[in-house]
This record gives sequence, structure tokens and C-alpha cells, in this order.
Amino acid sequence: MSKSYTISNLSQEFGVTTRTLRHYEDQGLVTPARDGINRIYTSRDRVRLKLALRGKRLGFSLNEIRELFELYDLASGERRKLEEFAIKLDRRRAQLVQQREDVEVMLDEISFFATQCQRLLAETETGKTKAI
Amino acid sequence: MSKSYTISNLSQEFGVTTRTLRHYEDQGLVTPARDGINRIYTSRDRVRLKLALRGKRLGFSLNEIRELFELYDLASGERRKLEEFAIKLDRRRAQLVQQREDVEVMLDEISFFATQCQRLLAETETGKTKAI
DNA sequence: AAATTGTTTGACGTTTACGTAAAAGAAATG
DNA sequence: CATTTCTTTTACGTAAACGTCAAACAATTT
Repeated sequence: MSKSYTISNLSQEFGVTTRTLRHYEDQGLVTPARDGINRIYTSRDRVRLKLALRGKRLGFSLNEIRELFELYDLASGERRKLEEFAIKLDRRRAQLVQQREDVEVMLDEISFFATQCQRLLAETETGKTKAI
Repeated sequence: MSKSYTISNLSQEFGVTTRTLRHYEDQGLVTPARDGINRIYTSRDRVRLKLALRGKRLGFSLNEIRELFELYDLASGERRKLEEFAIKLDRRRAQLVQQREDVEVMLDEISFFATQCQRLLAETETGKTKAI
């Protein structure tokens, strides 16, 4: 008897709208059961939602996320599927490595600007402005 | 006399369409000069394009990228602007830190799957399949 | 000169990821 | 019982980021 959630439960927990959750269902990212007419989300749905949102933050499309889920679900290994899987994985990995690099560079730049900014703010604060 | 580029030069170098470059101009990300009617991109445009594409890979919108460029251009420090700048920077930094975390987790997961995948592929290759 | 190639400016089309509104049913609460 | 509150489906709307013509002009190349 694992936990179950209503649509607003998950909506609130993850800070998304119920519309979003229904949309994700349309896109096959979550597959809640029904209590009569109402959606009942399982902890599996919750995990998927979490993964989906992380994917989103990384710029993956819902479609790509669904594909990843399908790959996660790949249980019995048909050779052909596995090969495709391996190729896709490698593409993703390369992409992520690039992204990690991007993030590092961007963080460096931002921290430079932040420093500059703090310095300038400090100056004006102590009245050390050039002109006045 | 720094280098200059045609639209197809940059288009090819960065693997984007000319339409994209024109679109980025519409959005104020690049500001090529003109040789008669034709666009002439400077190395400054090239740098901006590079930055823009990195921003895109990280999931920034063109609008956010433009805002960042405006911040880059912020030369004379009006106190108010600087404060807003600092706040925006901090939000971005938090976002990037989260993203870095996301990337790490995702890379871990992917490498796990890759390993599994390789193992399965190796098995089928050597005919060590369970049933047959 | 004719044809190809590269460029321009519109301008409408498309995909993604939801937003938003409407109408209606179910459940909780005063 | 009446009224919120939560939920449902249906369906049109929208913002972003280009795609995709079309028509026209300029510079090369044959």
C-alpha cells in the first residue's frame, strides 16, 4: 500500500499547475489511475514528475523526456532496441557534458559580474563615488 | 580592422540557419552593419552569437539572453540598476547551481544505463542469452 | 547575355508547452 | 439544503523560436 496523491497534492508539492499535470498525462509522462472520475497519482507518477521537471530544467522537451521514460521501461532486451538505446544514450551524454561545460563557464562569468557588482555597490554605499 | 563576416559565414560556422541570424537581429541579440543592403557581422556579433547559443543550450530564452547582454553593456553604474543587476545575477546563479546538480545526477543515471546496456549487448553478442 | 548563387524583406505557418475560460459533476462544509 | 471547493473534460488562445515560402535584387560564373 504505497502512497497516492491527488492532482493538487502533486501540483502544490512541485509548484506546477494542475493543467501542467494533465498535459503531462496527455503526453504520456504520467499515468494516474482513477478513483471514479478523479485522478489518483502513485509514487511512480511522483517520481516521473520529478524526473520530468529535472529534464525540463535541463532543456529537454516533453517528447524527449517521454522517450527517456520509454527507455527506462525497456525491460526485455531486444538487441536492436538496445543498440538504439546505446546510441541515444551516448548522444545524451555528449550533450550533458557540453552542458556541464556551459554551466561552468556561465557560473564563472556570473561570479565575475557579481564581484564587480558588489564592489561597485560597496563603493557607492560608503560614499566613495568618483564625482560626488 | 577586425574581421567581418557574411550571414552565411556565421550561419555555417555555428550551424544555424540564416533565418535564425535574422531572427536574432530582430530580437536585438546581434546588430550587424550593412554593406549596401547586405549584413556585415563584426567579431562582436560573432561573440554575441556564441554567447547566445550557449545561453540557448542552457535553456535561456532569447529575451533573457538579450537582458544579459544589456547587463553586460551596463557601463556607468546607476545604483538602482546595479541592485537589480545583483538580484538577477543571484537568481541566475542559483538556477545554474541547480542545473549543475541536475546535470550531475542525470550523467550518473545515464552512465548507469550505459553500463547496463553494454553488459546486455555483450551478453547477446557472445550467445549467452538465457533462453536460446 | 544568361544562369546560377547569395542575399534581402515580408509574411504566413508550425511546434511546444502550457494558459485560460466554460460548463458540469462530486464532495465537503456552513 | 445551499454554497464553496475540487475536480473533470473540451476547446480555443498564446508566446517563443524559428520554418518556409515568395518575390526581388545583386554579384558571380559560364
